[in-house]
Amino acid sequence: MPELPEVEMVKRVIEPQLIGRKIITIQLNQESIVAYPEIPEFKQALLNNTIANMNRRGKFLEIYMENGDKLALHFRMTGSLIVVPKDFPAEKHTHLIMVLDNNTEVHFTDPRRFGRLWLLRKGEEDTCTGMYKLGLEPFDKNLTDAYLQEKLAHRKKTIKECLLDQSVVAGIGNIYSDEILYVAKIHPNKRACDLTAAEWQVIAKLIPDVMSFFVEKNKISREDYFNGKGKEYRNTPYLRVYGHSGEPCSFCQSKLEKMVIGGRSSVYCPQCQKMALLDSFIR
DNA sequence: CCTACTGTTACGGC
DNA sequence: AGCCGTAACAGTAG
Repeated sequence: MPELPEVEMVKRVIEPQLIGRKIITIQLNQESIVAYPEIPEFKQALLNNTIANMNRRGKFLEIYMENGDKLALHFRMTGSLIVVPKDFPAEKHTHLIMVLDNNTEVHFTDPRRFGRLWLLRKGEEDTCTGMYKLGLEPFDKNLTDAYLQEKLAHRKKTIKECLLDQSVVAGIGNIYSDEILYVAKIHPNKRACDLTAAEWQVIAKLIPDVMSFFVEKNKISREDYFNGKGKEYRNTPYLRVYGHSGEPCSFCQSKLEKMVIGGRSSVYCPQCQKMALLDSFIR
């Protein structure tokens, strides 16, 4: 359930189902998903605790308890979170079940088991989740071309890798970095230090534009979310490059190409997202 | 059978 | 120190 729009979708569907609910049973089937603290303390802190509200930060979800404790989650590649009726048959790879006080249960499911949970006690400093090193939210007013240039304009790393850097902007992953660069008409393999001022401006504008577009497209009802087992993506019909390698570009009909950048597959239009001649010569 | 995969971290080498 | 590339995590889908 990976990037910001999907995590935001989960938050919006689940939060109203959790607020004010007391956790009356904890069933941890796979202890390795708990990153912090030790298992007994993790369980004990959650048990009989009441959920106050939820928050999304980057690709993390936070569940705040009324006593100030906080459960943090990251879905990594294949995690999902869903509220189901009590004793509803769990999906395969369901690692945590929290039974609530209204005959419902929260299920955390993750086939690949890359997802992680952390429990921070009230006032405890966060040195473990990775949330503390996140950069700005895509919708933050401070996310300007000046901010991006200050953070990135000196770097030789590709712009694609820079957009994936959670310590600069939080929540962009492999799908949406490709979508952003496609609409910006910037080659994903261009070095950050070779971007022009105009290109930084375009990127600063498109990060919030593209991310809010996909948050909108991902809107889903509680019923549809439940029926899709918390894994349905509403936005996929709107992706213009990700998953479309070999298909015609929607701007110019050229064939979209795929290349590996920073170990991640990247789809782009070789016609619309040209590198400056000098850039391609250097690389 | 083989490859690829929405994410992040740890490691060795420079 | 910082940066880079790779492996690791582990299962499923095509």
